[in-house]
Amino acid sequence: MPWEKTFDEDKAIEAAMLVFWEKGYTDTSMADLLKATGLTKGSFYNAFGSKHDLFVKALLKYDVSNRRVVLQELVAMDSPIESIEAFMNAVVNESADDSNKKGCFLVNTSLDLNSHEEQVKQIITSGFAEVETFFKQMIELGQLRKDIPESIDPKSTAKALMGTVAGIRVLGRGVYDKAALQALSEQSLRLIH
Amino acid sequence: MPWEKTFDEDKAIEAAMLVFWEKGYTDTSMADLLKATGLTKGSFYNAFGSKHDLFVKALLKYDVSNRRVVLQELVAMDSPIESIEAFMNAVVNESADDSNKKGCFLVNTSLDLNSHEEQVKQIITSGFAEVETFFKQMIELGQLRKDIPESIDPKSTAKALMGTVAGIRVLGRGVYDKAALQALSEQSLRLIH
DNA sequence: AAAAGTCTTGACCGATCGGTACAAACTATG
DNA sequence: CATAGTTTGTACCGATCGGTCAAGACTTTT
Repeated sequence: MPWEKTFDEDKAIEAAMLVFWEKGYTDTSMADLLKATGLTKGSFYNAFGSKHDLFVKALLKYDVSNRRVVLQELVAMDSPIESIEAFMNAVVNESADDSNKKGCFLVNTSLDLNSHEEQVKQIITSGFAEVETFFKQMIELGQLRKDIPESIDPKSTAKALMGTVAGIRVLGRGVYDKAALQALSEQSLRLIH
Repeated sequence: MPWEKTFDEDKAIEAAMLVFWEKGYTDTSMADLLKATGLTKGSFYNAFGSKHDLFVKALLKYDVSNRRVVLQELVAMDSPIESIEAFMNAVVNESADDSNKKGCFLVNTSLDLNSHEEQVKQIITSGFAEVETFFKQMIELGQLRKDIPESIDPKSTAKALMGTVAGIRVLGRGVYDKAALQALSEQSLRLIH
């Protein structure tokens, strides 16, 4: 009896994600979202309920389709030290090559946590925690394989790398150029040598 | 013939600074600013012209009275390596001990650069550049005094420390606790040992 | 005390904010 | 082909946004 939607809900979330990512939650207006998704108000609220609900969906989509898939690919590599280096390279390249200077959606939102409720905070913190865990596991694996010195503490070094990633993401949004971000990345990798 | 203002303009800027710092430009409303400064609309616009003009004044005030004075004190210390460590400690403590989790006004704003014009961008970039220069000079001085190994490149290491500071500032806003921030700081200091 | 000039107050402005209501458009089922 | 069930488009909503303006309050000069 019903009537199929004439738009692709997933495409709409994707479009909204890009706007939220670039401009942040507050600076994105309903008009922006309607324009980006191509929807009219009726369809929008019928499908997503509210601006904030869609923001959560967009954040989750980013988390799954960007952060998570990248980590999965890297874990599957053969050398843990190369996994870490590849991750850093990816962050640097993504930061420097994006003409919109969007940075990382999670990092951007983490500076805005007060504007959101518990669900958003949890997406952010668990996303960060998983990156940190990735670093820690790669370091431990590297130590088993004698690629990384035993003298290094996996836990706190993982935190340091995580901090560097956040730093790259922030400074990459307009302050540092690619060479500077690369220097930053290379220096941080000295911590695991 | 005139009539002295009944309020302290500098106190008003200070009050506005705290609100902008905590909530960011867009999320701070005129109502917030009037409440914080105690002014009414007429006085506000008579004194400051616009919300954005006051934001610039607030950002400058932060830059001068927070970042700049801290650096000046640290440069005056006797040991360059201790200066760097003291700076890192200050950042960690400030981040962890602030119950409002405001972070650093410059770092927060740097993620929001698209919302502002050239003047704001320049305050941010030159503020960051001066911190980086501080690190570089301290490293060079430390090398002269044989406190820091010659093998370290002052320029890129300074960038790495700057990146760590940005990372601490971001993760300190709700994601990492004090112990984690300290770990992050300590690890980054391994770069100059 | 009158005049001149600045500051303060509060009413008011159009624009935009996110969100709602509802009728028209439409498709699948009986 | 009727009808039940959804989606869509649009008019509309109160609230809030940043900002203006004119009249009154006040202090200083003459």
